[in-house]
Amino acid sequence: MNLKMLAAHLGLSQTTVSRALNGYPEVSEETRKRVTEAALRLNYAPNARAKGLATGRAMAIGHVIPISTQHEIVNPVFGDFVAGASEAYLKAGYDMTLSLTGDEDEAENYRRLKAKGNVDGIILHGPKMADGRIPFLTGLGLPFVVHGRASDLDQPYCWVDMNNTSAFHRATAFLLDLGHRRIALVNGLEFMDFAHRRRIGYESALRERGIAPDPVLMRSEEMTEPYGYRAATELLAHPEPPTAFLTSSLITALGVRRAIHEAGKQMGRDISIVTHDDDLSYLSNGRDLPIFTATRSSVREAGRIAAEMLLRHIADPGRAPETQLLEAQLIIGGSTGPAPTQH
Amino acid sequence: MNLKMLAAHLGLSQTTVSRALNGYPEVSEETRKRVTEAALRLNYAPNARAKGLATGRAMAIGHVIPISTQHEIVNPVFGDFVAGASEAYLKAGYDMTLSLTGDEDEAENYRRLKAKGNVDGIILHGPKMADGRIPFLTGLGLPFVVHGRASDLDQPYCWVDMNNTSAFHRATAFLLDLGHRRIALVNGLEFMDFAHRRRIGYESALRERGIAPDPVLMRSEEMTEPYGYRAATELLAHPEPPTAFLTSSLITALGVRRAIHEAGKQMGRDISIVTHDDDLSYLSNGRDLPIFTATRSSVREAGRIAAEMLLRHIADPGRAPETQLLEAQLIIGGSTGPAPTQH
DNA sequence: CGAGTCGCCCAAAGCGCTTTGAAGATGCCC
DNA sequence: GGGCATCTTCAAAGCGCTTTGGGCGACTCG
Repeated sequence: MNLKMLAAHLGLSQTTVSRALNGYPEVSEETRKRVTEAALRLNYAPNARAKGLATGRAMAIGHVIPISTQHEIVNPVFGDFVAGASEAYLKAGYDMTLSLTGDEDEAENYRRLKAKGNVDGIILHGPKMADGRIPFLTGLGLPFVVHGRASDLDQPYCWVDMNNTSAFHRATAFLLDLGHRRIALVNGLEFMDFAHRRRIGYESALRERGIAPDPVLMRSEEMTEPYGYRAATELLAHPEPPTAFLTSSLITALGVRRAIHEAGKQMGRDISIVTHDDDLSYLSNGRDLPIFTATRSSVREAGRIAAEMLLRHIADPGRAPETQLLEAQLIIGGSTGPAPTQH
Repeated sequence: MNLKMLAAHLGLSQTTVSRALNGYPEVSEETRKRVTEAALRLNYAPNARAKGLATGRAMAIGHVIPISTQHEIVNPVFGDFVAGASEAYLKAGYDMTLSLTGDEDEAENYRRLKAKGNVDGIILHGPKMADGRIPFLTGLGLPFVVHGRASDLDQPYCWVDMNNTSAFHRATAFLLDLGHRRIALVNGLEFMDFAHRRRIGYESALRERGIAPDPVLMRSEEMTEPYGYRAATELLAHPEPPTAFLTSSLITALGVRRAIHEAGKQMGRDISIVTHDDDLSYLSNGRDLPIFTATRSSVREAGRIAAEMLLRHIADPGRAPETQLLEAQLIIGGSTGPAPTQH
């Protein structure tokens, strides 16, 4: 069933049918009704490719997901982000296309994406500190929004980010207030922008209280459970072990918790943990009684906001770059307590 | 830069340029070379929409992800599955488009997907026991592959599935061999096909040893950490508590472990756990020294296999439905041990 | 009552590609 | 040298839609 057939069926021209379906005013309400009803009945839906060709708009957004080539790890955050974004796309009638790429032939990838013309804009995930993709995309003239930022870049561009620095600053200050002085940072890979910013927040909070950050207490790796376990096990075996851990993800925090248990300590009494919590749907930290004290920021909401921002910029290409900084909530759970008094 | 411009630039017709680029034999090697080089230099890439219109193939696969409407949970398995599938798509030059949908207007959704014509085939996720989508899609005539199966359906269709029944049968038998008699099943939602099959495997293993499955020991919910914690806490407080847990996901197992610790028991000595492990990249159970004894099956590989199967069926639509059953490995980790002797 | 206005509808061009049917150029044979 | 096959290239139609530039009645107004 296509436009031509539908028009023939109704005894109307393609023009009229097309206009009726797309809400143009040049068609009487009566015919519009007749047309829409027939379309529904014969379940006609316009061919997206043909429509795209004719209008020049693809009605689709591309998400480019980097797969860290070393470890081939898919960011667990991604499912929820995409779920949030798709709420916005659904409302606006946009589709979503995915490209998982390693970081090899980046530039060529994006150029192709544009030339092929099946997306009107893209969302960039996992920016590094000086991410070359951003200037490249700016030059390409394809609207884009970054989930995260790139610290080392000056030029303006659209982004949606969580305030990583302030979140980790507050988390660190919170632990300091509880009397902790040896606070370990079990961070993500620090060439990733978010992880870098988290360290900045952590260090600045320490310095404000006159504590020099101790390199021994700082780890940086891909955020897995075994990493948290390993890091915590090693740190707890140190002659001057930390009394608190600050971790970059709930998953890593679970590893740290395991190490604490195994060391015969109790979480929240002997050793405290504060983690960042992306509020993933399947990895809940508990709504009313959170397991971990955490800086919480919904990545799903970030997805929705980023998608809406991108759609705005596609609709109005002249628009000035827009940015949005989301603040994380500090949520008190059972994993923190006053630093044990040394005796 | 489009075909017309490129052809003009080269002083050739569009026909010749198109043929040169698509490897048709009617063009001399010399011109082909001239054309491909110019295309590369001017970074020309054919417009995918126009190409699709002309060829009738979209060169894209749709993934339809159900979002469980009650809890709005995105299946954590999904990122890895998609990563595996995209390996296959990348090789074959296919794109991937995503639709996240609730389960409301399913049929309409699929019909639209086909009418819009921007996918050549689809992959179905999360089948229920009697999944109406499968007969519907068969009727639609759009090639599809199901990740999982629908027990209550007889008709033939393409699927890739893990052998859930045999995996949970083996896991249960393994615990029985260790002397456990009270084995709890902390399962996923049992209207989902995979969870149903897992229970079948669990129950049959018990019956084979003359043990009647005890409804008290069986739970079925969305597989989150807090669910595992809650279920285990309650079960451990029972007058006749289980000595072993069988859980449907690593995440749930983490919750169970937390409950065990909190009850002052030791995992692997007082209480055993066997879990299913989808081998997610970010949630590793440990390669060499697995934390949990687990039935392991890589969901990423399942994604690759499903994608390859779908591509075969798109290339050759007459092909008979194909199925593939993957066997999980039983991997021994530190979470299991002989049942504590009652005294 | 004729000119102008408005409401409704249509034919046809064009989006960028593939593909069919045909034509010009070249080389071979008799 | 004419006929024929072979190689290489081309013009044009068509994929399914939108959109431009009218056209045709019916209605209003002076």
